[in-house]
Amino acid sequence: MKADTLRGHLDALLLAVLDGRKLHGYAIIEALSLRSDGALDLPTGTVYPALRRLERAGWLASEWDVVSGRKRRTYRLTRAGQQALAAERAQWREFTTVIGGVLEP
Amino acid sequence: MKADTLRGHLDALLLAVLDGRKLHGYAIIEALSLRSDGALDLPTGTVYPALRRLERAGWLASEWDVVSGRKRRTYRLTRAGQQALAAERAQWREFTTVIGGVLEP
DNA sequence: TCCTATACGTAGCGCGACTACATGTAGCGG
DNA sequence: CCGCTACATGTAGTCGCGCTACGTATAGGA
Repeated sequence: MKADTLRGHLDALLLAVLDGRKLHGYAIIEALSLRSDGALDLPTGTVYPALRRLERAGWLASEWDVVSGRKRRTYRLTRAGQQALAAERAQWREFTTVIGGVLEP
Repeated sequence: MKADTLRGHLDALLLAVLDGRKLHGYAIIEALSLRSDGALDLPTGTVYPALRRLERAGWLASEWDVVSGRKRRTYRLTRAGQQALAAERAQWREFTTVIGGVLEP
């Protein structure tokens, strides 16, 4: 997929993939690739800073855990994150309606 | 609508609104606003440079005409522009499928 | 006469995803 | 046991592009 089309929708993707489960950064990248049939292959330089940004915003919470000698920072949605996800989903629907309405009337 | 979500889709909008008709810049802005029920209100500083960029890319052609003392630069799709529009529409469908698939599985 | 709508355009900013790099462990094949 | 790959996290700097904020100018109505 063309780079940069994601712009403005990355937060929604990250929140959505964490809906109902806890995942660490690397697993988030894999989960997004899986859910999109390989269409989404986000670089770590995109995902990790975004996760920290979402945590600073209060939408995610993280904790360290160690699995077989490897440290992982596991993220989960906060309650505010749940609400943010709902808002992002609503905005996504509006966005597709508006643009789609122009592109294929 | 949140600013910047448009990023990467502006070209598609401009090509789509010129599909099958000739319009000048100001009319393009109005047409987009109309087709989106007012959701799209693009500033001239966004549209005019984009039109020139699309013309440089060979997707649009323009000519000056004067209507009641006002000069207008009227744009129309080139054949390459038609093909580009088809490609943009295909990419839009793929984009919505991918992101939508992640957001609401 | 002044204000609004029409009409085109440029300069510069800022945001956010990207590229490229840095660091380190676990496990496997040879 | 050595090197390679997968796993895992992170930072620094770049760059494209839509936006803000201007500047210019005419037509027409209040």
